[in-house]
Amino acid sequence: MSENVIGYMDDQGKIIDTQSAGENCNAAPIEYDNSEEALEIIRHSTAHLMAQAIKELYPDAQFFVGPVVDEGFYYDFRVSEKIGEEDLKKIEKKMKELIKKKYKIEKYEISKSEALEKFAHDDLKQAVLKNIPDEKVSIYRQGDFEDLCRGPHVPALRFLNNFKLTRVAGAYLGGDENAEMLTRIYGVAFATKEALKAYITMLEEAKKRDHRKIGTEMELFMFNEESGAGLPFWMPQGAKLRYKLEQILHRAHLTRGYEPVRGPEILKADMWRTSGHYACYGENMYLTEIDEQEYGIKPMNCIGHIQIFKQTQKSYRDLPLRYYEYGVVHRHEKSGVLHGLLRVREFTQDDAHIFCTPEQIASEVLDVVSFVDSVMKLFGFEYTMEIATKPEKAIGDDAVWEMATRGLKEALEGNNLPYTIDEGGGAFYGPKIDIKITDAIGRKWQCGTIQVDFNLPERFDVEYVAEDNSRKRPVMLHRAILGSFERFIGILTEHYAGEFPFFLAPTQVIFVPISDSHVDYAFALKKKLRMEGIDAEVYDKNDSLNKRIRTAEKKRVPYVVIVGDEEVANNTVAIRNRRTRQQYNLTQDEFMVELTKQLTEGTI
RNA sequence: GCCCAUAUGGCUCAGGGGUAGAGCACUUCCUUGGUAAGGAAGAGGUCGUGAGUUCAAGUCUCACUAUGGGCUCCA
Repeated sequence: MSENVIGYMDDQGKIIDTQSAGENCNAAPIEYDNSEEALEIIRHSTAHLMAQAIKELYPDAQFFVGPVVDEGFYYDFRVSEKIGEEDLKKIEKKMKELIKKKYKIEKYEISKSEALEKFAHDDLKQAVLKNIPDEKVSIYRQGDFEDLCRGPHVPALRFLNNFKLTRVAGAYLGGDENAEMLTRIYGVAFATKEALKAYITMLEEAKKRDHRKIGTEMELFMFNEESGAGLPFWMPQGAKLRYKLEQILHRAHLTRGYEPVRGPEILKADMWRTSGHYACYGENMYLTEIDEQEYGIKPMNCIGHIQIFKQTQKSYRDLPLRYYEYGVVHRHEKSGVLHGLLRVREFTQDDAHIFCTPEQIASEVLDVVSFVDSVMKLFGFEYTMEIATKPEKAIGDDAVWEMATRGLKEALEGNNLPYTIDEGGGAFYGPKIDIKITDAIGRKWQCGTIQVDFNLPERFDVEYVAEDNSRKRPVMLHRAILGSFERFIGILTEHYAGEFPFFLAPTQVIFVPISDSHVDYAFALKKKLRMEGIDAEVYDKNDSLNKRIRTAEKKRVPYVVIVGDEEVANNTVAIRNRRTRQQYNLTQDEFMVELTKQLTEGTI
């Protein structure tokens, strides 16, 4: 057996550790490196090493489970002492001490009943054992530390040199909200020091891109303790950015045959009773009383659109009818889930409801999917689609759910669009396709969504007149492309690290006049750009030229334009293009052409 | 909502039982400079809020609020 082999992979892709493999293993060896298989073994063993260290530092610790996850590993355990971020260093230090003892990691098997007896005084291990169907269970031992575990593990602690404990968290026992909360410590481990270092660098990069940090720096948005949690304020720079995004999307909706509408912010509670929101979503709604009548602030925009549809009699000739609204909604999210712009209590959805016949569902869904695709392409986002099926808390017949879910699957399959299934993840009124995009730190966020709804048309008795003059029930599709402006702008900010493309940038051009005599020229140019709908500023503060160029650059404005004697004399501009990091000179006319071209790049 | 942590001028942060510091930003003045920090002066905080301990509290304790990392839940 080679010194560097830490396990084997069998034909089925199952990892077998050296402890289980025996002397003459024919399976493919797994070398000690940063491959996916090797990291799985290394991380699992590092989790055990961490547990051993915790046990030495906190002798009363009891351990639950310590699996490998995408980003590393964690271990859940119970201790009487409080453990904070400060304590991670202490635990890391103890782990390193343990490595120096050169323990081998040994495995032995006992029967389940023996195990139940062995861990008789450990209710967490009893809980783990209860979930294991096998009659035999394995125990891994390193030094005097033993843990119930199915493996795989590295042969000895000497393979565990490059790790870092990243955070302490609380986690519910078994993921159950009503269960006890255990302490969880997350960590990462790699085969090489370089890989660990690269990972730490990546985390730091991600931190620099954090939209909350950039949002403060660029003065895009703010929160205010006195006003309440999860309620964002848009500062001028952020509002300009948001307005541009709204305009781009507004044009895109019009060209795709959507009609703008707008419903009220609060509606009588009876409306929400009819819709089912009161029963199914009530705990997330803000309710209020006006003139002894109960009202609910809207958490969704569907009801308003339905009322507008019903206002006039509709014909089959009107379908599909697509209503869209930048709908402001309020949802009482739990305080602990709020997160910058990505999870707030008031947000604006780019919401639309398409009223159509069942036969039109497939083509409408496809239209939306293609709309989504062009928006994602505009910003260069990777995304995945997921079909979410009937949840526990739901309204409507199973047969109807079945039909709607099949409709979504057929629309995607018929066009070879890949998707995954989220079992039980649907809205209470219908199944949906969720569009998830990946942010700079690799987190996935649900943004766009397409939902089929047979229930609300029924509940609100929505009808149209069919060809044969009979009354028929339309289907409703709920859909959003961005999801919400708040979340999408948060993700965009991290995606671009604040260096928004020209057509979105809050300030697009900043003029830096070299001295007082060039200020008029700069203001004349600014006015010219403003006439073309371009946000331009003049930076004529009493600071040195270098200082002003530096400050302008740091504002992440796409074009910093210097104007001095030469430019005034020749009607030119000296450009610093922050996106391409180039410097060049253009005539005013050439400059206008370049800017106009960049503006139109935001058309979809 | 739950677990842990944090909360000092606009921003980033230092201080740590005896009545607040730095850098940037801001204001005024000098400087009018050709591509990432010219110089000088000045204003601004009672240390998230409320209780408690103490002769004395940003500094210790508790509660609340907000924020951060997770869990559970979601656009």
